[in-house]
Amino acid sequence: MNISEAAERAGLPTKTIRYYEDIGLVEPARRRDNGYRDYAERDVHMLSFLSRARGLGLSVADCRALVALYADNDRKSADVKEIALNRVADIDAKITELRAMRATLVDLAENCHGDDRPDCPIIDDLAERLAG
Amino acid sequence: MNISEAAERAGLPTKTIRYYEDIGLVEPARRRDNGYRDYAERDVHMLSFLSRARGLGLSVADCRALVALYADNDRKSADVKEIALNRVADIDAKITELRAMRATLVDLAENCHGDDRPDCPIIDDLAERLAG
DNA sequence: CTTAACCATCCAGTAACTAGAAGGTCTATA
DNA sequence: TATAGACCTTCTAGTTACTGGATGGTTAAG
Repeated sequence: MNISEAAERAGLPTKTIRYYEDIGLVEPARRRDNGYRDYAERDVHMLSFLSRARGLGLSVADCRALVALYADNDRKSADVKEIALNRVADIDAKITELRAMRATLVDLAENCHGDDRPDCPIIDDLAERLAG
Repeated sequence: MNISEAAERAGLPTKTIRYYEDIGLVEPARRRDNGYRDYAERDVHMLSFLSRARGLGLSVADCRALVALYADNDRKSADVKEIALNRVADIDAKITELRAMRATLVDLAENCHGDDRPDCPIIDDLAERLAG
C-alpha cells in the first residue's frame, strides 16, 4: 500500500512517517519500481505502535528503546516497565509544575478587575516581585 | 553593570538576555566604548519581569504582549487578564491530557510483572491496540 | 606580563515535526 | 490522447526558546 493509506491506518501524517524513516526510528520502506514507498501490514503495525507510544507522551528516544525491546524476544519486561514508570514520574513532575503555575495565575487574575482601567495587579506583580 | 551581573539579578542566563535582544523582546542594551552591554536598574527590572512571566509558562509571544501592555499607561487591565486566563485554560488542557496519559501508563505498568521474562502487557498493548 | 575571567559575534544543534516548493507518476475521464 | 487532479518523491527551511561552542577582543589581578 502507498504511504497515505499506511498513514491513515497508523494514525500518523505521511510527513511523520518519512521523518521516522529519516531518523532511523523505522526501517526504510520497500520501494516499488516507480520509487513509491510500499507498506505491508507489518509496517502499519509498527507505525501504529509508534503512534500510540508517542500519543502516551513517550519521547522518540523512548520509542527507539521500545522498538528494540519489541523486537527482542529475550527482553526483560522490567526494562519496558522502567520506561513506562519513568514517564509516569516525568508526568507527575510536569503536573506539579503546571499546578503551581496555574495557582499563581489564577491568584493574580482573581485580583485583577479586568476592565478598561490600566490598574492591574498582574502587571504589578510581574514587575515588582523582585523589586518590591 | 555588565551583562553577567544583570543576568544574575534577573535570574536569566546571559545567553538568554542576548537572545531576547536578538528577537526584539527587549530593547538593545546601551553599549560602552568597549562594546560591552551596559545595564541599568530599569533594564534589570524588565528582564526580571520577563523571567517571571516565562517562569509562569507564558510564551515569548505572550511576553511581547505583556511588555507592550506594561509600557502602555492607557492599557486595559482586561487585556492583561485575558492573557493570564488563556494561559490558565492552556494549563488545564495540558493537565487533563497528562492525567489521561498517566492513567494509561500506570494501568499498563501495573499489569506488567517487571521481571526477567519477556512477556509484557505494555508492549502487547502498544502493539495490538489497533490490530486487536 | 601573563593568566583568568569577562565580553563580543556567529554558527550549529536541540525535539519532533511541519510547511512548502519543485517535480515525477498514476488514474479517470473527455 | 490529452489533461486534470491526486498521488508520490526529495529538499530546504521554519517552528519554540533557547543552549553550546568556536573564535577572538577586553579587563582586572597578581
